[in-house]
Amino acid sequence: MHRDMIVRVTKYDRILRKLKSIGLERVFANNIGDAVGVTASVVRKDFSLLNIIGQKRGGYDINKLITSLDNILGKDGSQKAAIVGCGRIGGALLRYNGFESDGIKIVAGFDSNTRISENSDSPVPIHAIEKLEEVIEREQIKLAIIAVPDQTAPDIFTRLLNAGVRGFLNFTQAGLRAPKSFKDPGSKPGEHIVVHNVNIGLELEQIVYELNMADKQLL
Amino acid sequence: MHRDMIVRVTKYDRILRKLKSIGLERVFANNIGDAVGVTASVVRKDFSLLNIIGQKRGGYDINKLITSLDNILGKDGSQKAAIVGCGRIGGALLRYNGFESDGIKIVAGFDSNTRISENSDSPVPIHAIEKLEEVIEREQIKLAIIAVPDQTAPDIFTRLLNAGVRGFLNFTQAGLRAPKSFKDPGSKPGEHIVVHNVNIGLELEQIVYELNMADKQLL
DNA sequence: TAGATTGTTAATCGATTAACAATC
DNA sequence: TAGATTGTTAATCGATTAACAATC
Repeated sequence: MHRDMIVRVTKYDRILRKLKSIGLERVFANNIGDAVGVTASVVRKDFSLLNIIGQKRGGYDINKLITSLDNILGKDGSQKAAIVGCGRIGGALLRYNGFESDGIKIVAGFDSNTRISENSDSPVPIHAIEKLEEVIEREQIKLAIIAVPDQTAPDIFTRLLNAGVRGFLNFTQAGLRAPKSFKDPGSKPGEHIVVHNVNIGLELEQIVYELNMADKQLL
Repeated sequence: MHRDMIVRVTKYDRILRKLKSIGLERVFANNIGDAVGVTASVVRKDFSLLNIIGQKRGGYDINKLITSLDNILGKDGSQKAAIVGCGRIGGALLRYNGFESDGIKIVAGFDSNTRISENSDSPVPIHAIEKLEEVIEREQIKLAIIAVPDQTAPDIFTRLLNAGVRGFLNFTQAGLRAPKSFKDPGSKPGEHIVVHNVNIGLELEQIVYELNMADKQLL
């Protein structure tokens, strides 16, 4: 399954839950496509590839569909995550409670500033950065949000990898590239590393450029 | 020029500035490709399409290259931006001063909570939400970051559009779709709307699913 | 000159779209 | 039955890659 398809399937899943909450019991490929911003062809093609079958005239049973998609994505229970760097951005995410509904539970924060780690109104414990490995290993955390200063990001990335973290959401400008094949004592063969980057400055720049291109009629 | 290409060109531009700051004077297609994560073929193809020429053996003059790319992207001076919703995320972005180097200047915040708008340590004024149109129009702001609660996002989006904003960075879960052809009294034909979405919950979910797929050897 | 790198072309690859037979 | 929607195939489109002549 290609990465783009995972993105789409995740969106299908989210949309279907919303439609269900509104009361729909069955949906058509066109409904899903409209809501996600793709054509009905893409939806049917994806489902075909995933061996999901509907009814030739009645569309798809929304409950069965959600179950199938959850199953395909491997959605089960909730994933523990840590936030490293609890400054402005990290701190904001730490206090945001909307991830639970996405199956993500923030269980720990880390910060090198004792003023932040010792004295705070945080809903989850913020540990000193020295405790990184200890807590990550004890809690078996596989997912981390990196919101430290750019210069320290590569070091934190390596430490997290060595402690067993496998998925990263990187808010720094540092280019953290997933090593092609990461080897450590505890890693099974085939275990992969996934890094997603959120670069707000880059997004803003791109919006400006896209508008510039549009004005020049070049887009 | 396709959207993917704008993304790459923006990255080339950023990387080249970094390489220049290190002291490089000329770069090869391979250098740029490595830094951005694409092949040298893609870099040369892009440059070819953009009519950027190098020296057959000496690579590209880094200064000329940056000038050309800036020119193509329409980079000039700095763009004014507003942040609507100055809660945790919006407030964090308002106080982040790293956008200036990307050519983005946050000049105004808006919040419906008077405790936030009236009494704050913000480096830029935070206006009451009622002042939205007035300030946006007076300051001629074309770029906005939306960080309000999900339910109010569609209304804010429409108000911003009507006030003349053309580029949006949306942090809410609301699906703000750019109207195919937006018409208002002041809009010239061909004027486009650009919306980028930052959905942190979706990113985290996707990281988990990509890891699940990798474990199943399906990715 | 020999070696290195560009600029461009053609080949490959994969994703999207369109169309329609199957069928409820 | 007539109408609607799926599931799948083949056609189209565009992006990436590979290769190599041009040339500094």
